[in-house]
Amino acid sequence: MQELAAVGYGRLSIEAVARRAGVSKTAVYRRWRSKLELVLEIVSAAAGQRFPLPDTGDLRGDLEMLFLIMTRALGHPLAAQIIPDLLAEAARNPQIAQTLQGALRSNQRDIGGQLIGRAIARGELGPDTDVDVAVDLIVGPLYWRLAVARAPLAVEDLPRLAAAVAAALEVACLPSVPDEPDVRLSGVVPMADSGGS
Amino acid sequence: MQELAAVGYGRLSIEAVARRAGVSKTAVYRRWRSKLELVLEIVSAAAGQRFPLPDTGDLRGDLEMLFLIMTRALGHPLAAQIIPDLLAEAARNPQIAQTLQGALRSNQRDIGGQLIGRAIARGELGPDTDVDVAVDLIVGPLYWRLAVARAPLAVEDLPRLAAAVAAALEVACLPSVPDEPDVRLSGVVPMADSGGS
DNA sequence: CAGCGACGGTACGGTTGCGTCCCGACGTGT
DNA sequence: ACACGTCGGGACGCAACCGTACCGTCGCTG
Repeated sequence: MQELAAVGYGRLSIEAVARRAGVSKTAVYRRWRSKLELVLEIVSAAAGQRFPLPDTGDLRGDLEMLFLIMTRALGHPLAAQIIPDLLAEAARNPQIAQTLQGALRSNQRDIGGQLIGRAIARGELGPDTDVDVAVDLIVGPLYWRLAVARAPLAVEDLPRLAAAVAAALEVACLPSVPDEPDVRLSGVVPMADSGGS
Repeated sequence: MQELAAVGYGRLSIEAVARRAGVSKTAVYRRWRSKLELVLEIVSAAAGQRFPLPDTGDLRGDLEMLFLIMTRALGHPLAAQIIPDLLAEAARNPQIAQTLQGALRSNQRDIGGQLIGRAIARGELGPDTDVDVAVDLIVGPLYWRLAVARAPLAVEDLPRLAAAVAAALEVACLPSVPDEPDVRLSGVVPMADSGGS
């Protein structure tokens, strides 16, 4: 994993892995037939761990807890380096895409489903919330911040972020957004209101 | 750019570029001294274009417009392939990081600053909004959706997303979020106000 | 037309990585 | 002690790529 983080999947070579591990290529080839298999295995092993998300009692608390976990996970330099790399590679390599799908995203959908399911049961969200959109709103900002922009995020900012995302989720699960006809390209709108329900 | 999208930065070779372009390596080496210079130049050329974001009159409209532009940009298969790749590579290569910083992120901060500045001027957001957090909330979900999860996003979903993000921004710019004891976000749908103060 | 400078292409040595072959080391059973 | 199977390591042939040296071509200019 260190080698993968250091040079990326594209430049990863069996020789370098063996070198870094202090063994010879043969030892590596005896266990994995190709670098794809090797990477798929360590990714599955590392990212496939499912963990339960504790129920804190309300949506904001759950979000804050999830953000804390994500911050810790993406705070690891190895993860912050490897995950975006593999996600980019997944667009090229269906095998990697499938493995990541099975390891990361289904896990996220799982947790997102739990989180949203609880919120719906509590009445915090509408019953017909789109899980996909909800996952986008939940993991998008934090992923962008930590993995893409690579800016640090203080733990004391998490409550604010959780509150903001909770508000977004509440709005996103409303049945429809009625106003805004097709005048968005025509310039100034007299700004009737910002919150017509 | 096609070669870059096809094999990624790590595996990009001058020979392959020359082959795909139908010229010889020498012709390439005469113009760029290394593959890094080549990539930096095409990235600057492609992503450095600044464009003004039209003022639609309210925050949600501005967001929707921005989302429409981003959807188009990230909808290009080349961009959707190259941008995550380079962002992952930027974590390894300071030169790429710096160029991307100058091209993509400062642009985003610029646009985000415009958008938020207008919203503050309109009274839709509080005056001490953190631009960084706001940018996270704005671009995070859409980037995740289009570039990471690579799921399609229908244009008719943009208004809903814009409304959700606007709600998140309104909450995020509140001065402070007193956590645990109160549950005011739990059941209430906070559509009543459009301005913080 | 001759000379000149810019340009593009081919060919070359050197490096790196791949995948495989063969050999020695080690532990085990007879 | 000896045969045997397993394991790891060094070495090999092969292919891709790097960066450069050399050479032919083209267009301009005197």
